[in-house]
Amino acid sequence: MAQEPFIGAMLKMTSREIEQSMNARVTELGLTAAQSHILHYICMNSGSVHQRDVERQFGLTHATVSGIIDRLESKGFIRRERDPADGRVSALFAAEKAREYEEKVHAFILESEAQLLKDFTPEQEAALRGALDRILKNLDFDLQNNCPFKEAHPC
Amino acid sequence: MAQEPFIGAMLKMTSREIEQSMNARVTELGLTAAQSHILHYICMNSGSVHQRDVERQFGLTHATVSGIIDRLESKGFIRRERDPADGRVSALFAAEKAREYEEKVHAFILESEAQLLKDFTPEQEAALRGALDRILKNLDFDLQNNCPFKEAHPC
DNA sequence: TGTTAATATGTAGCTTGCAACATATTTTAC
DNA sequence: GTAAAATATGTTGCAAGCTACATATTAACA
Repeated sequence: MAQEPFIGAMLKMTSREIEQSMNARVTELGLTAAQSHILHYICMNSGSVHQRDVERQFGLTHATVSGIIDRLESKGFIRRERDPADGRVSALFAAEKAREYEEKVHAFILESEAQLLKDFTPEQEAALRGALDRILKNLDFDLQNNCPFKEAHPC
Repeated sequence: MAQEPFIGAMLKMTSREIEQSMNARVTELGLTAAQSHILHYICMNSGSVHQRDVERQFGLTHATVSGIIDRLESKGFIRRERDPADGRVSALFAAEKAREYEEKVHAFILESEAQLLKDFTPEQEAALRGALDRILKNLDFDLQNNCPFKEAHPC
């Protein structure tokens, strides 16, 4: 019954397995994998980061980021603060609780990365990064080709 | 603000982009990416496939598969049929509608795979598959190490 | 200056995915 | 032959992700 899996399916399966193993680590902190990565990013840039930056860093839509930020805020890990100079944006700050947890969060992320790649040489890791970069570029290129305004401008 | 992304984050982002581009293709068929892949698998094995087989093929939990099968069934793409010889299982059948769509679904899947890998040599594709396999093995290995019964048996 | 476009964020409704519970059926073991 | 374990599936409630729509604010421009 098993069939040669497609690359798309393999990537998805691998991504989910990584997420699950990360979830198992950080659940003791009251966090999920996605929350941990975003919390770490906010800790590294506390006060000088907006939701839009999180969207760009992780390639997520603003709707998704909004939900995750909501949950991090309601659990007291971060807070939002409206910028008086630009009423559209809120700066994101790591709260005290986040600073307490940050060392563990960071350690879990590094531990997870090390586990995934434990038998990879630096060259093999670089090759994997390169392959993923190329796939992302291949998708963007064709998305541009599908742009409904492609006659007028290159998106 | 941009930082060197982790491999786990890159894999997740790539997987999501693939999903989105596939969704854009199959939405005209009234399907999602996940539904398309599972429907194709059922079409290839109509009548001789159970939900458990889908779980194994795609590495999904039974709860997830149950939901997707529900939606495929309610849209009339497939039907379930209880096995009189083993009351636990249902055989999955591709309905007429699925057979009509199968050619297009299959073409979209192949088109998506070709797009992702359009500038990959066969060796590079094989290297990527190998890297993903190794990551999956690395995760399983450590999951075994976390097995609560590891004293008694190797899971 | 005032209108339009761009930007940042919010919200609703959906699918996918999970863990944790459940039931029904079959297999194993004693 | 019955009790226990394994198996297949169902259900619930949640997080995360998306699209599509909405609002508020700032920037551009005529």
